[in-house]
Amino acid sequence: MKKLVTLKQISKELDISISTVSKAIRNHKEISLDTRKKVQAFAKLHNYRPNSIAVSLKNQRTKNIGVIIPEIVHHFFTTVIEGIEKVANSRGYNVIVCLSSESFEKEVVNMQTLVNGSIDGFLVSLSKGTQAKKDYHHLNEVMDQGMPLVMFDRVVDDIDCDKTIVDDTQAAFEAVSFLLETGCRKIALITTVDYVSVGKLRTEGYEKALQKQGIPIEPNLTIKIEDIENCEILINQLFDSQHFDGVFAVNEYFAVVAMKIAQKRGFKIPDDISFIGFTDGILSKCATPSLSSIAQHGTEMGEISAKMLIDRLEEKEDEFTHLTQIIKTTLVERESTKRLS
Amino acid sequence: MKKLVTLKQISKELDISISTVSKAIRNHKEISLDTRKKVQAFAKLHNYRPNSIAVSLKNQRTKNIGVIIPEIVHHFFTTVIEGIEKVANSRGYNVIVCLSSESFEKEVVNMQTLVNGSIDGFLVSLSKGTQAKKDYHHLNEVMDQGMPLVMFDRVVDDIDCDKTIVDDTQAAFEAVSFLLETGCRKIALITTVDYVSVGKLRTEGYEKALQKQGIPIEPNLTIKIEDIENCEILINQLFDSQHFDGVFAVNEYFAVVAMKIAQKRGFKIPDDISFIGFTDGILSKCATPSLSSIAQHGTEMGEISAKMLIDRLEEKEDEFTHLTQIIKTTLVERESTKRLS
DNA sequence: TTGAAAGCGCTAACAG
DNA sequence: CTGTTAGCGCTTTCAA
Repeated sequence: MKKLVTLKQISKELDISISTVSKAIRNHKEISLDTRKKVQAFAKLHNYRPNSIAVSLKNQRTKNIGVIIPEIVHHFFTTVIEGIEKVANSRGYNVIVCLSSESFEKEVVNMQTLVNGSIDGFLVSLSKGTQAKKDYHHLNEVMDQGMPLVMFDRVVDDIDCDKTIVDDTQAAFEAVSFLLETGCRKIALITTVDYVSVGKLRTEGYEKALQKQGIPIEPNLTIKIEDIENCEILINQLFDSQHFDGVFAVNEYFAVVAMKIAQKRGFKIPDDISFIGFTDGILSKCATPSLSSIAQHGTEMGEISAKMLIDRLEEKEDEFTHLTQIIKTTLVERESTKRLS
Repeated sequence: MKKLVTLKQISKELDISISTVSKAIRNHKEISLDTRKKVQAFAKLHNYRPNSIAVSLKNQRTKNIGVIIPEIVHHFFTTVIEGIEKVANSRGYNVIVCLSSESFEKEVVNMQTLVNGSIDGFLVSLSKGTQAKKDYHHLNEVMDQGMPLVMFDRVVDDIDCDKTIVDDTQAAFEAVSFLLETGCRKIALITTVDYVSVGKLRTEGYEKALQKQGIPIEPNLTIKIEDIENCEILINQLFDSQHFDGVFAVNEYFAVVAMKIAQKRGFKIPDDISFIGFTDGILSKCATPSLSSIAQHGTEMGEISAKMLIDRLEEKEDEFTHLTQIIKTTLVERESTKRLS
């Protein structure tokens, strides 16, 4: 068990001053080629690596970025992380992931423990708790301290920072319009409670699409789900009380659950009822029938968010203007919808 | 934009020595109650938080743990991370996640960049690349430096460290035995290439179960998949060339893909063919028919792994004995298998 | 009860 | 070309 070697030890061993060693290792040209060679050889032999904590303290930057997400067991967030990791690593940053578990309190605690020097900047997607409470003081504090913050997906207008989002309203509009084009006339909406930003926006898109075609919005065709656990119950109630020939759901899970219920009740998909979900993940591909779905391109969202953050950290961005990047969505057609003739 | 306040600033502001401030803030009883109150009030007012980098450098411990996983877009690994996060956070640790993307090189680089002071210990699950190469020098180096290492799920015998695994062989044995009990006689196996440790172990369990019932092992009933991308092709070939009444797959994705293909070919599940998968995730629940599956309890694996690591970091564990914790699996029966009468 | 000083490992300005 | 020194923010002797 040989502990990591330090500059001090090398310096003593070779009887060269510590600062000369430091420079020699980094191949500073003001050090003679002789000593450089000697020091580098010794360093390599003993497998010297600069202690990153010391470097962080010295440089006042850690090369770590903090990511706060509501849940990790969501395929969408997973793909976002994948994208973040990819660009962060390629630019020499590590990723510290914290889960808020949809709780306001956990989100605050997580951010507070990271803000004290552990990271150089934040990437955050708000918890439901925070969105319900509308309390953003923790975000403001972080910004006040001059720490860059990029919000993604679940963002909020009240905070002035860089953001990466999908045009949820537009995407929902297109999905519902597609259902209408394929002949659906009564389209049910399975969404979340209103305080979840993306749920609300997608609901708006749904309504716009209907309005555009002059189809009245029937409140009874909409269900707003709070807890994922009891979504089956609510969806069953919807089937009990209403008739419809199309379903638009704000995530793939709701859509797939609804499809299973529909099939159990003897409906043919897509002949009797068509389905479109949001978040194109494995579930959409593997469902039977496979689910037409709006791809949010999470990986891309992660990549862009990380790039925005790191650019700002490295001051490649103007200090005061904040951008909002909008990721294009794609409607992926599969078996759960009729084909446009 | 007010930067974080430091001890030095407080000390200057209050005209008290820096060390007194430090002690006062931590409520050291050797400081008079008066100054303690005063300092603490000032600290709270200015929202003082000790700089964690400085503390890390001083204490030679970071309260960070590094997690290296092959992929994050796998439901199983996601649940493991969830478990790790849960216990890490509750014990005051942050989690730094790195993805090896199944590549040996990335795994090595990731570990090297974290080992230099960023973290106190490692939690790793090997990449396919590493398992194929059988090169574990990076793991040994970490151990040599005295940095605790816990391996989970994809482990290897050659490294002497704490481990958390599932009894893959036994679990596969039970799954296949179950298929046999429900009347299957020709059971196909969809597995990975042999160098993936868990794939190999599950294959062994499959063979044992057949042997126990005196059923000959037919090599043609087994397919070993390397790239997930072309699994459909291989599975289709299997259906083309063989007849069977049961399928055991080493993950839920293979199982679900196989079910879809079977249904397309007109087979009834489970009447004509029964299916069991490994890794009980959303896919198993949402498939049509829902898939009987072996639950690996990833969250629990994450929790236990993190606990082992942190216990060792905090020296609650004997220095030299290494444990291997085995997580019990559960066979979750769903619609893809016949019921035992 | 308070404070000065050393030191964690490193970098960089400045002197020699 | 090399070395001395100071300092990043904090804790911890040890001395006053």
